[in-house]
Amino acid sequence: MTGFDLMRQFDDSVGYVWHAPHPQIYPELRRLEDAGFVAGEEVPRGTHAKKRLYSITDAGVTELRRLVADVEEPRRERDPMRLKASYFEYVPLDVARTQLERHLAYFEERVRVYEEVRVRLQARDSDLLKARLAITPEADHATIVAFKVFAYAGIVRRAQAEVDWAREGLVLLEKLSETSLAQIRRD
Amino acid sequence: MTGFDLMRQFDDSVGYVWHAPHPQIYPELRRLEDAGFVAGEEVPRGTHAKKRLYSITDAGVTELRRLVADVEEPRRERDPMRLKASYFEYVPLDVARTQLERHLAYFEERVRVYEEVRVRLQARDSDLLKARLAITPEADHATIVAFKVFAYAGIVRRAQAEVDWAREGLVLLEKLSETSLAQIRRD
DNA sequence: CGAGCCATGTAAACAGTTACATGATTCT
DNA sequence: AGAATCATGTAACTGTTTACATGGCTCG
Repeated sequence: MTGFDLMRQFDDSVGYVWHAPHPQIYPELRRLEDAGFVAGEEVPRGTHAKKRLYSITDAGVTELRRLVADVEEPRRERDPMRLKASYFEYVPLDVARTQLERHLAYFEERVRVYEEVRVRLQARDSDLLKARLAITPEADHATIVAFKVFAYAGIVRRAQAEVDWAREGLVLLEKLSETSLAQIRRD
Repeated sequence: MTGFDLMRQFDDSVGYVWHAPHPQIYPELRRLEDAGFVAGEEVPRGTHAKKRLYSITDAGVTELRRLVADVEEPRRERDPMRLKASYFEYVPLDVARTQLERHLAYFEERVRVYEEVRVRLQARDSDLLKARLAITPEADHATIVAFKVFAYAGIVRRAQAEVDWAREGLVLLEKLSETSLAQIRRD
C-alpha cells in the first residue's frame, strides 16, 4: 500500500482499532523503511506523477510477530467523560443530561457500525480480509477470520458498556430531578 | 493541596479516572496560577523547608463549570490489545493465550478495585469526598455522592467488558486448539 | 544516623494534533 | 474547465513519559 491507502484504511474499519493521521503516517513509513521492516518502491501514477508503494519485508513480519507476542503494560486511565461525570454537581441537571444523551447517541451509533463490520468480517465480505486470505493457505482462513471477528467483538463490547452506562446515568438524572422537584414542592 | 498531594491522589482512586505524573503536575499548577484559576501560597514545612499550597479561585470554579458543560468530541481509537488480537494468527496459540490470560487477570483485579472504591464512595468512606461534603450544604450531599458513584460504576462497567471479552477469547482459543489437534490426528 | 517519605524541579524524548502547503490525476 | 480525489510533505504546538537531579523532614 501507499501512505495514502493506509490513511484511507484508518478512516474506515481498521481505524476503529487503530488510527493515525497522515502527518504521522508518511514519516513513520520512512522510518520503518530505514529499519528494514518495509520496502518502498516508487511507481508511476499517470504520466507525470508517482507514488511510493510499500510492502512488508521478512524482517517486518518477524517484528510484527514480536510486537504481537510482547506483553502489553496496561496504560493509566484518562477518561474525559467519566472525569466530567464525577463533577456533574457543578452544572445544572439538564446540562448533564445533554452530555449523557450525546454520549449515548454516539455509542449507540458506534455499536451499530462496529457490529456491522463484525458481521461483514464473519461473512468474509471485506476487501482487506479477502486480500489477506488470498495470500494465505486455506487451512488458516478460519483462524484468521475468527481473530478479526473476536477483535471487533471486543470493540462492540466496549461501546455497549458506554451505552449501558449512559442509560444508567439518564435514569439517575431522572431520579435526581424528581427529588429536587419534590423538594421544591415541599418548600 | 500541594503538587505532591495531587500526585498521591493520582496514585489512588482519583487516578482511576484521570492521571498525571509529577513532571506534568508542577508546571501545570504554575500555568493554572498564571491564568488565575488557582492561587498558590508558600507555607513552611518543618524549620527550613517550604511547600506550595494551592486552592481553587472563583475564576477556577467558573472554568471548571465551563469544562464540565463543554461537549466532549469523541477521540479516535487506539487500542493496543485489540490491535494485537487482530493479528493473533501471527503468533502460536499459547502466546495468544498468555496475552488474554494476563488481560483477564489484570481487569479482574481492576473490577475488584474499582468496585471497592464505588462501594466506599457510596458509604461516604473517602477522605476526599468527606472533605468535599464538609464544605457543601447538606441538601447537595446525596447528588454529589450519586455522581461520584455513577462515574465509578462506569469504570467498573468498562473493566467488566474487558473481562468478558478476554473470557470469550480464551474460549475461542480453546476451540481453535481442539480443531488443530483434530487436524493433526487426521493427518 | 540511615531509611523512607515529602517536596519540587529540569531536560530530553516521544506521541499526537492541527495548520499550512503543493501539485498531479480523474471525472464530469 | 472545474471539482473531487490522489498523493505527499513540513512546521508548530500540545500532551505525555522517562530519566536525571536535589534536598529537607520524620521516625525508629
